[in-house]
Amino acid sequence: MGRWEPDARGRLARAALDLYAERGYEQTTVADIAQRAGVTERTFFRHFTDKREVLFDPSLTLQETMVAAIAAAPADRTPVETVVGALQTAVAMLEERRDWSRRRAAVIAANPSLLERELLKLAALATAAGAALRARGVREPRASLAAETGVTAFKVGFEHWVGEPPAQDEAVQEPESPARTLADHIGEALDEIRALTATPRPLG
Amino acid sequence: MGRWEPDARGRLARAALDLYAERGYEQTTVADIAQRAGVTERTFFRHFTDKREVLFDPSLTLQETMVAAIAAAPADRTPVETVVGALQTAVAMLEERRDWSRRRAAVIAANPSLLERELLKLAALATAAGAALRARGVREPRASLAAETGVTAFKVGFEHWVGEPPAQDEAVQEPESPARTLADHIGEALDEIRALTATPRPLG
DNA sequence: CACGTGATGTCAGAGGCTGTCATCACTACA
DNA sequence: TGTAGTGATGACAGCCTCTGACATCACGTG
Repeated sequence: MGRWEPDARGRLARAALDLYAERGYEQTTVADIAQRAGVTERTFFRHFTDKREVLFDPSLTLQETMVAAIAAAPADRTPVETVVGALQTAVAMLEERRDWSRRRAAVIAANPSLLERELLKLAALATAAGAALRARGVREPRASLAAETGVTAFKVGFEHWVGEPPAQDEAVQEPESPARTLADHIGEALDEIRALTATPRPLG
Repeated sequence: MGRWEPDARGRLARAALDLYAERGYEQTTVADIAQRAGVTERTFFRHFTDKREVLFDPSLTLQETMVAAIAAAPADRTPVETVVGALQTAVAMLEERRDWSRRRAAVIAANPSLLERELLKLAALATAAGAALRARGVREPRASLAAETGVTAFKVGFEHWVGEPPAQDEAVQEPESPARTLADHIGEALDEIRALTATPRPLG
């Protein structure tokens, strides 16, 4: 399994994020990334289908974890709660990579081209969640809409979590105000959505 | 204003949709489209920023109409109702182009690359709706979430409208079952979302 | 009928991405 | 010990998307 330098894929992903952050996505060529990673341009395209995809490596794992969690969820939950709970579980892998998430989010926000890809990943997540709900007997259009709503909560919660100022020194923080986790933010986003749509219609 | 053959932009857009439908998006080169439209490849890129954008020409108009309708909406409406109502107004331009919408939807559904662009347009629509709500005094995160929810209703409603079997011969249809308009579908989608999130939490 | 204004044509080139074949590191097995 | 197999990588060649720069053409204006 080991060849020349191990983990070419990881080196490429790190080099790409670094370069995108340093000089911008469009100003970075795939040849630049490959060179910094010590491989050929051709090798980059063997590991990642795209110049964009290199930023979205963990997304498939996230999706698979979520689907598994939906399948394993207790049966007495609302579809939306099932999806959100599964996402809160799956998101554990991101909690450990907050700095990476933050840098990545900054790069994506600066490039419509990358934003596009992120939206596609979120849509795929919603599609997968919908399918997983249907496999549990939830019917259309309930399954799809619950999936969309759950993913919206994830999206909003993730944005808040990433946007929150980083804990500079955990020891200096007041110990009785624990940092809000990503899972917390997702739960709060769902509450906001609930409050919003629960608003009674004022006139007609 | 008139030059060589008029409406090069329109010819390009029609040629592109035809070719994408005939032989597929990836199998069509920009040179092919330009040739069928009777112009140069370079001219294509003067009218459209890229090979995908040629399918999304009316999206900006739709967005502007929606924003104007939000600004002009009666003050006694819920944010979500404001957005959905504005979209129902803006969507009039699509009602007249159902065949075009259907063909376009089929092409987009067949190409992740195009789906990506569509998602970006929907995200832009939601962003614009959120800004328009904020201009009316709606605060965050209510504005953004209402915008997202409204656009979701639009998306789902549009999909149903496009997926509905086309009225083969209007005269043969039973006159007392009028075809459901796109606006109808959008309204129904909103109702579905309401019903979904209004579901009481079963356990704790 | 000269001139300005836009839209178009022409050309050159960078960069993304793919197919193809050779090469290399490592493993398994004789 | 060496020999064949396997999988990742390198080395080209080439198509296509997209852009910049400059020339050209149609049309309106004076």
